[in-house]
Amino acid sequence: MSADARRAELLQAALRVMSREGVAAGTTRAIVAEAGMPLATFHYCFRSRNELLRELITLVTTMERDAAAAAMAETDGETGGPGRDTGPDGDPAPERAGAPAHDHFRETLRQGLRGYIGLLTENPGHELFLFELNHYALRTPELRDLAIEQYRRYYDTATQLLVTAAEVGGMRWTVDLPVLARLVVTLTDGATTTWLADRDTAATLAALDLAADHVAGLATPRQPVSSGYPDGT
Amino acid sequence: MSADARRAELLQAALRVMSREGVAAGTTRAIVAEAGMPLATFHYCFRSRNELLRELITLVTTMERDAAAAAMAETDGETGGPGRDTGPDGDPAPERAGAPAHDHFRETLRQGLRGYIGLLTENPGHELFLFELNHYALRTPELRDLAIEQYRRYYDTATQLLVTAAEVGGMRWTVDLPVLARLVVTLTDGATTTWLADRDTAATLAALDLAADHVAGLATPRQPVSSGYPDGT
DNA sequence: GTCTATATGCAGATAGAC
DNA sequence: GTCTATCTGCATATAGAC
Repeated sequence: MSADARRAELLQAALRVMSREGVAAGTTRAIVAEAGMPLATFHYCFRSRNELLRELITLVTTMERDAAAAAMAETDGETGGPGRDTGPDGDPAPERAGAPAHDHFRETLRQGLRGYIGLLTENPGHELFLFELNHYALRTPELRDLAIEQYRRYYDTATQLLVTAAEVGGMRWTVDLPVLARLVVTLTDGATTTWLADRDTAATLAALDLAADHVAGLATPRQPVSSGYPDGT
Repeated sequence: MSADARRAELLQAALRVMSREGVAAGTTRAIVAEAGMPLATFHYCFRSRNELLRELITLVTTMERDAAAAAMAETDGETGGPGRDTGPDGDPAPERAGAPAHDHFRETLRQGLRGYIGLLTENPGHELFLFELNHYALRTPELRDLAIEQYRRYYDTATQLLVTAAEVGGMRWTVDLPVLARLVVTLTDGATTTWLADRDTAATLAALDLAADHVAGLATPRQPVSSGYPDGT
């Protein structure tokens, strides 16, 4: 087996064991045991444990970005079609019914956030691991740059999701996009830390639905309905 | 020196060293060194390191609650007075000027969140420590109950802050209070994790201001302005 | 009671046999 | 190249001298 292949194996093993038992439990011994390799192999492939952690942060942030891209591609396909976002629960009766386009847009944002919470509840250890990893990196001078980079990618991902959501929904954001992207990351981060503590999915979704309604209100139809073009006025 | 006094000293020492260098660096040796005590003293006062961590979680969550209560008392005193929340920055010209009471209420909420960010920027290690502690507790079966309790107290604190803010501002919340309290905790938690990573205070405040405007819009004057009492109609 | 000295175990990292 | 065996240091916890 090539050295590169074993590096990848060790990274996957580290990801598994640290998601399952925490970053602190991801010792070099635990990682090689998970990968079924002898201990000495570790230091063939990585100069140190921190070097593996550097690669691991890069790996997981890339994975997150790809997952978001995949989710986006899926959302694209649902436009105009029968869709699959007709959940049994939800709040089908909004207190003040706005334009249909706006309602649909709001629902899209809700579903996006709900989709993320679905990932979280499916694999809580993974999201907890991402926080542990980030916080460890923040405390470790030689890893600090990657902790910052990790969040820069989160903002990029949120920005792309927002842009795509607006395009697909025929909307235009009325607030500064970087600020909005940061708000979205703030909301998902906060929803994650709170859910991880009490595992109250219903409460988490209720709070996020409220936030999604707010965010939806920060967009306006790209082609305003009543103050428009030649035919209108 | 009494045993209780030394327990308290050790807890304070643990708080200092773990805020400064992280939970993982808060070994029994580091704690007693910080407190200027011999190592063996530790196990006079605590059965184990995890027992100290149990007490520590209780201590810090109580401190947070007290800090919030103090902040609330301060806000009470500012009502109608000259106040001190006339910052040099801020956004004095809202795009759509609502009722004066509503504008003032919105400003109160903004200032509340800005106050929290002030605490965060003054002592970043402390807030990072709170996350590390919670996540360690989540990974440790014998501490898990306290991780849950920690967030229960956060919700209680947020609820009381919201109730007080509404009372002082003469407003009434139009949404479910537990949901709103959870949203506030979500926002502060998310603002904290993002700020800790990139230390971008301006971006954090911009995102929170946006959120504060939203939350302010979820309250209505307790005594509606135009459908009122004897003198009105 | 108080602290020195130590028991026991596991961490990251390597030396050296094959 | 590959893996066994080991080096070195620090962790929690405790025994036992004073």
